[in-house]
Amino acid sequence: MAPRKAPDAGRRSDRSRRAIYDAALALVGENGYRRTTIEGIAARAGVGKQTIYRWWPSKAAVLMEAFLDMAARAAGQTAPEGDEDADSRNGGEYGIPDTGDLAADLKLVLRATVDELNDPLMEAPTRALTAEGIVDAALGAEFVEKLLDPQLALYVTRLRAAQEAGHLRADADPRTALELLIAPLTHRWLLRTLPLTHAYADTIVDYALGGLAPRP
Amino acid sequence: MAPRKAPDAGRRSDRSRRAIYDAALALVGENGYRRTTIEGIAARAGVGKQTIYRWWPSKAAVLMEAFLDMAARAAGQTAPEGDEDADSRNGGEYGIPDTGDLAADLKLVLRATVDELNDPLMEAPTRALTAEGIVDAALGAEFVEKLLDPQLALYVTRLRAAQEAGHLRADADPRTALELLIAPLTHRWLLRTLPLTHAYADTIVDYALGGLAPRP
Amino acid sequence: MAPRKAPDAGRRSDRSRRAIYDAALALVGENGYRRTTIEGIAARAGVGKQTIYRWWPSKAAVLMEAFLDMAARAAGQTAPEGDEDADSRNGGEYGIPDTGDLAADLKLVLRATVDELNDPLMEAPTRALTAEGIVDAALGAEFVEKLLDPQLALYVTRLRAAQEAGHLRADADPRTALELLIAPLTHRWLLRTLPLTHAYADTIVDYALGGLAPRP
Amino acid sequence: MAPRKAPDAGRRSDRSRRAIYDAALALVGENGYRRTTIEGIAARAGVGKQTIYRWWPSKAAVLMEAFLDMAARAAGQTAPEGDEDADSRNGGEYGIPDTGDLAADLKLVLRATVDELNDPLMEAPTRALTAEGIVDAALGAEFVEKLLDPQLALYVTRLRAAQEAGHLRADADPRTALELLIAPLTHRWLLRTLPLTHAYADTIVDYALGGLAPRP
DNA sequence: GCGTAACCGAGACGGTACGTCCAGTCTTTGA
DNA sequence: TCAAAGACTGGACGTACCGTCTCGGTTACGC
Repeated sequence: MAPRKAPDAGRRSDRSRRAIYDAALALVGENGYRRTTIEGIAARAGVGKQTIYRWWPSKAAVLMEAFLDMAARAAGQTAPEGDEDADSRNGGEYGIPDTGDLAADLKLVLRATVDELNDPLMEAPTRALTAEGIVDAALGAEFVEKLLDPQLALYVTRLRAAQEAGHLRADADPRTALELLIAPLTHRWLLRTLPLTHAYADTIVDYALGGLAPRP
Repeated sequence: MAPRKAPDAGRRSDRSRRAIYDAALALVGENGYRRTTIEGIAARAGVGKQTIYRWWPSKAAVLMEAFLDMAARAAGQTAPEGDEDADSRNGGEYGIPDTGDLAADLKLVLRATVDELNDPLMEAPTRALTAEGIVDAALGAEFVEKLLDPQLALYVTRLRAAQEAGHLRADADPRTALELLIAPLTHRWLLRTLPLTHAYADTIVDYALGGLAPRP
Repeated sequence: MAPRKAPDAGRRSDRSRRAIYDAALALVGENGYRRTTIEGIAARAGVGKQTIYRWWPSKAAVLMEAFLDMAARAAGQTAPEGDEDADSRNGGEYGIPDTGDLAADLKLVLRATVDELNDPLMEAPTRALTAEGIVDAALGAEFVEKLLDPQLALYVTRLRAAQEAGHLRADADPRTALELLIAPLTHRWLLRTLPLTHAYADTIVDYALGGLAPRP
Repeated sequence: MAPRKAPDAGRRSDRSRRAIYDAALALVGENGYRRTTIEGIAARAGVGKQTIYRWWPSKAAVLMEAFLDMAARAAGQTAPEGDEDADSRNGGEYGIPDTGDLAADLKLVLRATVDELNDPLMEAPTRALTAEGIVDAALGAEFVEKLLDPQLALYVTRLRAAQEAGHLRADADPRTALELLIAPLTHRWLLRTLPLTHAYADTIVDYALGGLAPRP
């Protein structure tokens, strides 16, 4: 193996990294992912192309990190101070509320997800990243591990709590249950089959929980 | 506008069209969609580049048609003769069986879907097409209209029959119900979160129908 | 061997070739050879880079052809009509006059050579080409074959005539004699040791012919 | 102007300088001048790039010094001890012998020059340096001043001695005479028109001296 | 003998040009 | 009279070096 000696991360320029994130997100938002080029990102960031190639293996990887950074920052802004580490670890979510009413709590969260997916600012980069991950297994794995799984874990936690409280069948698999809730929203959003609304989110919760309620 | 005279479809060479389909599918299968080029398809098909540009607006459009053609052929092979038109209109499916046992019928069909998604031969082009449609709205619309919707319509038909037979809540929306069944499979397959198995398909049917059964 | 199929010269665009010659000569004249880039030539010529790479193996080769073309055109302009082929074959020279006075004839021609070498318009590309040929043997061979040898052949012809006329020692080798005349001029010009003047040319002729005159 | 303080030559690392010379000569010999890079020299010499940029203005300047150093060392090896300064000042030559037979003495020296030019070890760097000097006037001047002129001066000395001894026409200009001897060899070597042999050197001496002999 | 100022190896940085690949258009040519 | 073949402009790719800068570390001079 010729392991093409890794660059010294200690000397990395933070200024450049930030500028690259900003440029990447801006360009993808403006022109779409396909028309965004590494040369374009470098130019917009005022950075040499090599500085991108030194630290990222692909355009998709740049966007992924930029995206994660954006999420972490967004979280950091609203988070209580001194708790930044926790935020960045779980993708910027703070957990699903537990008011005792599982359906209401899920509707709240899923409606927020609907709004997020419909936010035109997030749409372009999120679609780009997802599509890239569908085709590129390695990138997809990273996407799932760093972005998706942390969010899904919150549902598992909430659903387990519901099971313990007797609001959910004890023999239901939380992971599968979660997919029953999330997948339909993702499906509509990704494939643009039908509009993605709050009402749809509510219906999904109702239908899904119907089959998961404890036996009478 | 200079209305650049449309090509005369009557004179189109069938031989070339077929060769282009074959080359496109073969190359996407071998090298992936990203590394497949129009020049490469033309060369492999023994066709001038212009012959591709004359009839299709993009690489994705070529692949889409090649894909539809493949589906139509696959259907034509097993279909009763003299019924090819009907097949190609519904994506090659012949409808969901109705044995009176809704859960069993759905499991049968969804298990077949799982097998199809796990078929390595279909995987590359299907993923490519889906990913492209996620990013390119026009292509996505075509994908949904020509490939997805015809298949989903079969579920709607079956579910409506179930409602009439009293096996499904009368106030349930079949379209939403269908998404509850299909979306989780699609989710696992597209995002590669967890393995996609027959057992998973069965569980989804059980959980989903649980909430859609008629009230006792 | 993978002989990277040669392009079809019959379809070559004359317009592009000419534009490339012009751009190459202009840029070398303006910025020098080192600062002239293939990208720059392509941009100035309004031509894709690939059109250069398709037809020439290197920047030096482009310049060489541009140079030969310039010489051929310059010759064609002053030459009697209907004789263009002959001109381009001997580098644009029409032969060394033969007035019967060898020394006078040589001085005439060498003074003209001095003027040509001192012409600032020719200087940059000629130096560039020569320097490149010194380092790149293949290019040097082409330079010698296409530009230098045809000119030197004229001297050989004139010197042989002088031998036949008894104005030059019969046992003198014309090729060596020619080098005795030409090399000192080239030496001064290439290495810029001392100024290159008409007087110097005259002196060289006198000194050189002194040793080559027929024995009394 | 910001007079960017000159580096302190007193602290200069001799070890690095030597390593850079060695690396430069080795790389030019192995890969040719064009493919030799400053980064490559630095890497091979185990030296930071800045150490090169601190002390030399260009790749050509490095090679020039390396070349001069090599000449000085080569001279130092065979020179009588305690006389190193004199050697390095005249390019490593010890003067042209004066046996009283001018032609013989010149043939001896020119044959040695032929051998040196044909020495494959010297060839690459010498050609590179010469070619560079042809295009870059400043470097060319340095080349002439430091390498060429000291050697040519030896010829002038010997030729003047010949004049005083009555072996050469009194009105002949030694500088021009020298060029008549040297230039043809240089010409063949630089332009690779014809092979450069001892016989050729002899012929040149004969032809040139023929015209410079004292009038009978 | 002790800062401190310079050199040093190392290598990241903003850039420029390289030579290649392919997109999409236009032109020629042979069947 | 097509369509194959393929040359064309254009532009991004990923690489190689350029010349500058900054980082620790290591001399070696001057106080």
